[in-house]
Amino acid sequence: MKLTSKGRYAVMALADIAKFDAIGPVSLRDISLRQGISILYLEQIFLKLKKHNIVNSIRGINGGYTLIKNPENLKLSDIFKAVDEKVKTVSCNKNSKKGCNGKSNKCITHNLWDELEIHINTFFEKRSLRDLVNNNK
Amino acid sequence: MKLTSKGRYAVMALADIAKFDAIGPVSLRDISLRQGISILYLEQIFLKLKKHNIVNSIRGINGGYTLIKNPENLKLSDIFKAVDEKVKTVSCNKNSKKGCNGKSNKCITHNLWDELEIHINTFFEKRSLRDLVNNNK
DNA sequence: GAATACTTGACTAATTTAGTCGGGTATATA
DNA sequence: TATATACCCGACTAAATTAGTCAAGTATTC
Repeated sequence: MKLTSKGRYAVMALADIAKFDAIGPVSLRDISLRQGISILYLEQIFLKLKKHNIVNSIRGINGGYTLIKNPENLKLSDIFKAVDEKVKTVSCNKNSKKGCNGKSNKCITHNLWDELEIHINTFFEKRSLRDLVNNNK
Repeated sequence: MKLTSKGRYAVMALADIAKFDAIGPVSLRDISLRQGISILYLEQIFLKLKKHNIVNSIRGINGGYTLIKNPENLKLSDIFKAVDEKVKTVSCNKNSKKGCNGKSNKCITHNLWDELEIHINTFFEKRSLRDLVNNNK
């Protein structure tokens, strides 16, 4: 079981913005320098964050990104959802005849994975970006 | 984030044994047939389960595997541990100068990942193999 | 002694992930 | 209005991981 860095980076970058956006939009260049994340990779991540209405972008010379919600209303689960970070319940194949097909012939672990997924989601839903930033001050 | 099938297979196979070992040791061949898992892959998994004292093996013509503990004392966390299924807190590199080095310069997500790991482990520690088998009867 | 079933390490193919590249477009400011 | 900055976007690549196979055993029972 593994957590990908895409989700981690997204959280780090947004926390960075939360810290510094009093002055104005925060550029990926700055985030990259402060957090040590490749700027090209950040671009990819922010594309998704923008599509999911987590950040606004401002183009041009003093441009950058700003948070749409304020940090206490931004749940970590929203962030992970935006960058496709999710628990995969792995290969309960709908068309297979033996093993679990996700319907009547439920494999014994099927419910377990479902429960775990809920368990983890709850964890991230209880935490906002503000919680994170505060914890690390 | 992803759960591998190795862990899932291990749980399925052990649950299968729990169901059928009243008669005697359960062979991988039988598990393979009932659960639809490749027998060669099962061999790999059971090597690890044996090394971690979760199953006993009996060779020869009526051989197979038996559980060492009874199902109510076998925690799912033990099973996952045995087959190397674990939450990875990803790349907080001890020697990197920028970003998180796991020591003083903790990245903002570091604690979060630690907490999540504990959260998930707790989930699996609260569940025994018996719980699983019962739920699906 | 033959069949069955566990033992073990090495190998391979497929998938996923992390990260890069190239070529854009928009905008502020000098 | 030129230009530098910074966002936009799709395609690509390399590395790592995972799922699963192969080959060549050894032990045990009937």
